[in-house]
Amino acid sequence: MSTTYREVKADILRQITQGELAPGSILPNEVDLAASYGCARATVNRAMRELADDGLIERRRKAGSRVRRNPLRQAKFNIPLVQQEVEEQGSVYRYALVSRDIAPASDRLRARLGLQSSDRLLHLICMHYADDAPYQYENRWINLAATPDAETFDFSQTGPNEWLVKQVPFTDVQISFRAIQADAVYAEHLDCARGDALFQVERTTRQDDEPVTFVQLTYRQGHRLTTRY
Amino acid sequence: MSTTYREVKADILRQITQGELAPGSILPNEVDLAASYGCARATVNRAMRELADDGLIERRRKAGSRVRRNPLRQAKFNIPLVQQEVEEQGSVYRYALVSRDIAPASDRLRARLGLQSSDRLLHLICMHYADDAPYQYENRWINLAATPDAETFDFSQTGPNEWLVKQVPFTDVQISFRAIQADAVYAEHLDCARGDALFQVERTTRQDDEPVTFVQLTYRQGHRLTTRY
DNA sequence: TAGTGGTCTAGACCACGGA
DNA sequence: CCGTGGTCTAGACCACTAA
Repeated sequence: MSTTYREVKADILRQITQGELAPGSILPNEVDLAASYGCARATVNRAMRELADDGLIERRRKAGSRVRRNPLRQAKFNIPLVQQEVEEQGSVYRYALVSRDIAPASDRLRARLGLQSSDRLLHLICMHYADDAPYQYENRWINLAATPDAETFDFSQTGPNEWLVKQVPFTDVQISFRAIQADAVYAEHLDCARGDALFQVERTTRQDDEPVTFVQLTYRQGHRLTTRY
Repeated sequence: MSTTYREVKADILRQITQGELAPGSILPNEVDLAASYGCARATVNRAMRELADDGLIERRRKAGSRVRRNPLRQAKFNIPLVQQEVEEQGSVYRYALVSRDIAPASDRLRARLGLQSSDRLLHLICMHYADDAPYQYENRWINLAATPDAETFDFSQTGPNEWLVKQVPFTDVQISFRAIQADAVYAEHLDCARGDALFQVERTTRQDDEPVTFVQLTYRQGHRLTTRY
C-alpha cells in the first residue's frame, strides 16, 4: 500500500491548478516530499520529472523546484498519414498521382533546402480523396541524391509518403503551418473557389543535414487541425 | 563506467534511423538488453520508455517492444504569450483594447462551449502590435460564472491572456488551427485586403469541465507557426 | 499460464550551480 | 562549499495479455 508516482504527480498537479501552490513558489525537495508521501525518493523523482516535462515546474540543482510563472504552453499534434486520417473519420480513401517529373532544383528550393545546384529532384503532385471528394493536394520534391531508389519506384499506386516512411530513415523534421489563398490550380484540384483560404502544412525532412524531401500538403477548404492538453 | 540510459537510447535510436532495426521488428526484452549493454534493467527501461514516449517504438506487456511501422509523427509547439512572441523577434510590443461588453452567451457559443443559457460572458476585442504594425487580432469571451473577478478588472492596460494566466487555474485546453478569409473587420484591424487568407488559432480553456474562456487569435497575413522534431 | 513491461525500494555516487 | 536534482543499481512484486 505505497504511494505511486501517479498519485504524487496528481496531488502536486492539483495543488498547482487549484492555486495552493502559487506560481513562482518553491516546492519541498525530493527527500522531504518522499518522506511526507511515504514513498521512495525515486518515486517522487519520476513524478517531478514528468511535471517538468509537461512544462508545469522548473527544476534546478541546488536551487530546487519551482512552479513556473507562465506555465509553458505546449501542444502536441499527431501528424498522421493522410490515409489513416481519412479512414479514421469513417471515409473511403483514394489516391491519385497527378504528375511526375525530374528536374534540377529551382533556386527557391535550393535556397530553402540547402541543396547543391547539381542535385536532381523528383517532383510529384498527388491528390488524396475522402469518399471521392478532394481532401488534400500534395506537392512534393524528393532529393534523388539522398534517395536514388525513388527514381524507379512507381508512385501511381502508392503515395510517396507511405513509401518514404518505410524506405528512408530520417533524423530531423521541420514543420510549419500557414494559411494560403487558393489560386486557379488549387481551386481546380480541391474543388473550391479561387481566393478561398486554405490550410497548408509544409514539411522538410532531413537525414543528418542532407535534405530528403520537402512537401506542401494543402487541405480542402474548412480543414482544422485540433488537439488538447 | 556504466552505460547510461542516454547511451542506450541513442544506440537503439541509431539502429532504428539507420535501418538496422526494421519497422515492425521486435526488440530484445529488457532483461536481455540490460545484459548486453551491461547495465541495470531500470536503465534500459528508462531508455525504452522515452523511445515509446517519442513515438518510435510500441510496447506491450508479454508481447514485447516493436519498432513502429509508421513512426508516430508528433510535433510539439510552444504556445507563447503574444508579448513574448513579439519581443523574441526583436520588435516592440504594444497592446490595445478595442471593445468591451457583457452579454448573455449567443447560441453559437453556448453550443460550442456547453454553457447554460443564463451564463453571462465578458466579450473583449483586443489588438496586439509589433513595432506599431498590427500583429494579432484577439476576439475573446470570458465566462463570468467561472471568473467573476474579470467583470471589474480593467483590461485597457493589461491583455486578458496575461491576466487569465496569472489569476485563473485551468485543467483542460483545446486548440485548433485553421485558415480563414479576411472580412471587412479583419481587413481593417490587421491592415490587409478583404479576402486575404489569415491563420487563426482557436482555444477553449476549461476548469474541471466548466468553460473558462474561448478565444480566436487571428494573425496578420503571412504568419507561420513552425516547429521541428 | 508464463513472459513481458510497469513500478517501487533503499541505497549510493555524482554533477551542477547557488550562496 | 554543500544542498539539490540526476542517475544507476540489484532486487522485488505486480499487472497485463498473448499464447
